[in-house]
Amino acid sequence: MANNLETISNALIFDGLPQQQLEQIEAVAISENFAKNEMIFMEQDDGNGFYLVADGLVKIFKVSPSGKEQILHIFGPGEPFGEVPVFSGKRFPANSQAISASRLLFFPRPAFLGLITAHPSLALNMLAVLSMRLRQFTYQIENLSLKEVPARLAAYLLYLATEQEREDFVTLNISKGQLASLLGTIPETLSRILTRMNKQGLIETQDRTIRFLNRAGLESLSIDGKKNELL
Amino acid sequence: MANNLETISNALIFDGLPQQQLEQIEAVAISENFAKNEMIFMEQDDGNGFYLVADGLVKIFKVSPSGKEQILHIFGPGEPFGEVPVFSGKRFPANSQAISASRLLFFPRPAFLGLITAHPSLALNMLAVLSMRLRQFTYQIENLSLKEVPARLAAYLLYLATEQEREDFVTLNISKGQLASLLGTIPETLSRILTRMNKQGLIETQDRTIRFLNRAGLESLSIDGKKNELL
DNA sequence: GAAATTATTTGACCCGAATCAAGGGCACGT
DNA sequence: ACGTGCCCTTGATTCGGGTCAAATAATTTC
Repeated sequence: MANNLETISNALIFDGLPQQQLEQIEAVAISENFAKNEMIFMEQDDGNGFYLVADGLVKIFKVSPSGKEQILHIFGPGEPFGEVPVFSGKRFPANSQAISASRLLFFPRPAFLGLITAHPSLALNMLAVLSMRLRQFTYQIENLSLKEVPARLAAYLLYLATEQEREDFVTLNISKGQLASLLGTIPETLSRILTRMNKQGLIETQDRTIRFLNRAGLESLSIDGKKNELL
Repeated sequence: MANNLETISNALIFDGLPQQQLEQIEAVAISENFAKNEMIFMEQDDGNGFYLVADGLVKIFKVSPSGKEQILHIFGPGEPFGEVPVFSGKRFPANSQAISASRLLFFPRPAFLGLITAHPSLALNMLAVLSMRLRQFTYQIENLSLKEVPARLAAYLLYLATEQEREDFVTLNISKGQLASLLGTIPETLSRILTRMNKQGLIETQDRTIRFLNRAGLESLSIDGKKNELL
């Protein structure tokens, strides 16, 4: 568990800033602890600052009136979240909850706006963060609207492999139920599809470890939802 | 049709900047014309700058291998687009095409980055623009994942009414087919749902004008997809 | 203004995925 | 060790909405 200055120094959003600025940033950060399943903020709350994950895992999500959940992001150590209200002046557009016990650094809006005005490269870093997030949403919308669940799952597994720098297997860091919610489906459907992909010889599942038995097959599935070969 | 300086002055993204900066901005802007249906950029193109709509209408969209289209945004005069690659350093995550004959102002990346570094309030404006867009994507994902097509349509009509500052009717500025693509469905389905909503007494359609006959019904439909009353 | 596109509507049908309902496996607390 | 939950899986069924096909209406083009 890193201290605040280390956490800040390692975060991409503060990348490239001189030591002195990092210390100024640390000076305005407030450490907060959240228990597993504790809400961090709710949709429509006022956002008077943003967070940086120091330890743990948090999710950003929406819920339908009938109770179905759609996860928008899962953030781990080094990742900032909750910035939208800081710059848009509007309220939080989604909910946030700790998936595991977490420690967060909170940056109050006024102090952070001061830093950003004084340091152009901090503004550029923040612009880069928001741009990357827009990119990601673009892919998420594409997945939800243009791909079926098996294709979304395959794409996610391949993405995870890149993330984890592994060739032939990945380890989920969230439950299957949460994965279903991230993929825009429900646990029953995800379970069925995992079973089917096992039978098809695409993967081999063992708890949270998923081994790739046919990477090319996964890739073609993730792109055009091909359901040719086998079934 | 406004000249470049007027267009820039009226754009929200340059709001609050002093006259002198606006002129500096105008100096780097390049005017470009696009015919109806002409592509502006394609997914995976390098983005060496961003655009501001001077006149016309453009769409940002994704296409599936099977040809289904999902519109992410429709931008009109005064709205910037294509900024993501400028700050993320990655390629365009989606395609852009002129819906009608359009005139755009193009801002080359290096010149714009220079301006933004020199003028913190320009950076803050851009952060606000990207944040608003993230907010909007949040709603779009919610709609796609948690609402059915009728609820999405109702929500869109009510949004349009706000946009157009009207109480009881709206005028579509795009074709029904494009609207279907914006809502994440296909023309056949949209047509059927419009017919059904007419029969239910919710709306009255006449070409591109849609009159609200039961606003409360539309609101409840947009929120929880209620299909109680009538059918 | 007539032909040729392109947009919209309607019908019949099909399929992916959600819902409803159980059952099994594991972890955790007492 | 024994319950009590929670997570995951499996089966039966339903349903929203996409696909395919065709007719009609609205535009555009020469």
